[in-house]
Amino acid sequence: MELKPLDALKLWHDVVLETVKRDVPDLSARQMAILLTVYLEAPPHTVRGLAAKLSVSKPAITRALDTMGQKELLKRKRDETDKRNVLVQRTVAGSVYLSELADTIIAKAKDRGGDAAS
Amino acid sequence: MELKPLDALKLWHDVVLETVKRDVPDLSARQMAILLTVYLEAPPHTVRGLAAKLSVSKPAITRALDTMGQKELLKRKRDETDKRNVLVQRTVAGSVYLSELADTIIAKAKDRGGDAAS
DNA sequence: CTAGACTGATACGGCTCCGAAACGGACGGA
DNA sequence: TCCGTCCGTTTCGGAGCCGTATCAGTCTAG
Repeated sequence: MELKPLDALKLWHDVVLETVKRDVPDLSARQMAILLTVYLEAPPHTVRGLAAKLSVSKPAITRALDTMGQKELLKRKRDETDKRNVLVQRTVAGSVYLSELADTIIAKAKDRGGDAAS
Repeated sequence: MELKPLDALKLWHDVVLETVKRDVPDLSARQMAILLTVYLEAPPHTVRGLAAKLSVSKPAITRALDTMGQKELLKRKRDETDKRNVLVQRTVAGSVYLSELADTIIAKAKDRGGDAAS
């Protein structure tokens, strides 16, 4: 995947601008990082594990799960083998959300590839 | 520029995770959008123009300029031909910041291009 | 010169998120 | 069984950002 600095920034610019304008997402960078990690990396995902991976405190993860849980982008599930753990799991809404994000990225990347008409 | 949905999300994941972990940036999505717009689009950039482009209120832009001005990522300059306007201009620190961001994106994209493990 | 339009900046009240510390429940060795 | 350890959650006080409404400075037509 070839990518020059200017193209990389333009791509980032287009996608960020799109998400800011739509205002729909409401997701902070941390929340986005959590969502992407849960959907792209291999389970299981625990609060402690996510906190370590993102280098943030545990309460930050708990609160993010609360927020994103309300939006049904993720869901919690008790680990039955060790009831101290909480496993973070995927949802349909979360898949849809990320699918749309992927579409946006691809669309902007395609513009980039053809010609950079601002 | 070819890009499949999973690759797009993995790239996004890698870069977002990197910026969250470094914790250095402190830039919200809006601030990032402003920074990228100023550096990638043709001047002049005014508060009002940026507010319209991002679909946010003027005070939001003013505050973002305060914050990013302290970090010297951007600077303000009075428009001498019309002293009501404030022109947003680039700085060395801002160029460095975005240059590093571009490097991160490119590096992650290169990993992606080779082989998507997991 | 003056009244109105226009600029960016500020005051205000509200909302979200933050990390450290304390908490209750669950595990596991002694 | 009992106690130390680990887990996720909650509490607490604080910091950052938000939009509406308002402000002070600048321009411009009459």
